[in-house]
Amino acid sequence: MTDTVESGSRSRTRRAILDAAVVVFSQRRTASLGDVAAEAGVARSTLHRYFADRAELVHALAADVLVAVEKTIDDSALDQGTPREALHRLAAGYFELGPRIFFLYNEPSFNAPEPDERVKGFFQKLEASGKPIEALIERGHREGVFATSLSADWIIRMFWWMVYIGWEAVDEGALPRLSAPATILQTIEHGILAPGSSS
Amino acid sequence: MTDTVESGSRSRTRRAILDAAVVVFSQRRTASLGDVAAEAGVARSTLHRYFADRAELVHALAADVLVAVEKTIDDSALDQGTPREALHRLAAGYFELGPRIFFLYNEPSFNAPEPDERVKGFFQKLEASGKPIEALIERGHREGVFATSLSADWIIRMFWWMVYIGWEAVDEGALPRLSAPATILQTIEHGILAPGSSS
DNA sequence: ACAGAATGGGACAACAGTGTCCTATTATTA
DNA sequence: TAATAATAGGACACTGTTGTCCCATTCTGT
Repeated sequence: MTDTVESGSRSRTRRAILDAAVVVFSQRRTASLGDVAAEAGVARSTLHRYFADRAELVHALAADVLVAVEKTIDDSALDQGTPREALHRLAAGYFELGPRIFFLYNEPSFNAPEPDERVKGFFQKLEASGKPIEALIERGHREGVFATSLSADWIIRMFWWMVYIGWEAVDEGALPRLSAPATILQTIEHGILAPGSSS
Repeated sequence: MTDTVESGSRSRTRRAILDAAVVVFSQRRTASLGDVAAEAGVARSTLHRYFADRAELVHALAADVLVAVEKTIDDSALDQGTPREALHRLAAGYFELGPRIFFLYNEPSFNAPEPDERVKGFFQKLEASGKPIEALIERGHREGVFATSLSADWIIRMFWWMVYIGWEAVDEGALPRLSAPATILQTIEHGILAPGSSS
């Protein structure tokens, strides 16, 4: 990070491009850089002035995601309160990030069979940042709150996806935004069976 | 369907291409037709002899999916037994279809903002074929088996995704294939909380 | 008002993917 | 074996995207 202080307009333009990229890419993963520039209200040449090539833009987006996720995890204070309370905070935080996170699921270079070096590094950092979540699940396991028949890996995996599904449903208008968190958490915690239903 | 009986080799080549397409597209959604042809062990020109353009190939894949899904739903006899039993049969059937279904989630033209006419038609048919599932959920609601706080739409949505997530986990080696169905169904039905855990 | 920074708007070559077409070979079937 | 079907392999033009470059214009801070 040798960059000194950026001019106001430069950092604003940079942000506009990044935000536009999230919007465009989460709608259509194969969108061209021209589409991104148009969404940002910027000439394509300007975009290239900030991000030399497509990979660099995507990397910048990923880096953004990483800090957002880390902040969310940190703000969730997963080691405090009951595991369920902690999980609720985490879900709310993730949900609020919305497309900022979920565009990753749609970015081709992140699902490639043999990923780029930087992509690999990103996933390593992402996984590392998820340590507190693992700890939370294990705590829940020890305290008998989470089903021990479900591995921590599986629980984390399904948790991520459920938040994603909820967000997608809201995005499609199939689920009211305000009821989404409750729906998501009920599903994650209790599944779809009615409370009194004989197991 | 004016085609008379296809020669043996023709129908075999056709199948090889379709199967290869599923493999290749589910790995890398943006794969080229050349990749598909290579995977099928066929010249690209031959592929074009069977499917004039990319859209036609994708459409053929989708049609394949449709009959497979319809057959699975039909074989599941969703109106028989308890709702939970029916749901278990359905999950097993879906899971067995594996990538045959899930490649759809990765096909760009199926997630486009304003879909093609044929794609729209496909989704309509797919939704129509899902009527028995809706009926099943509603039956479960009436009988007090499924939580009425969760809409049928949401339950169906999350059900699909959960099967997908389970399949993906197996594909990545994160979940043993044999324990996948049980894990999926436990998660769908009861969520992640331990049975005795105070609600 | 002035100098430097930032941008718009294009031109350009390079490239990958697509769809079409043709010819030489190989399989298949009668 | 002869006739027909099917394929391989390549050439080809066309398209959309990409990354680079350049110049004129606009914006910004002093």
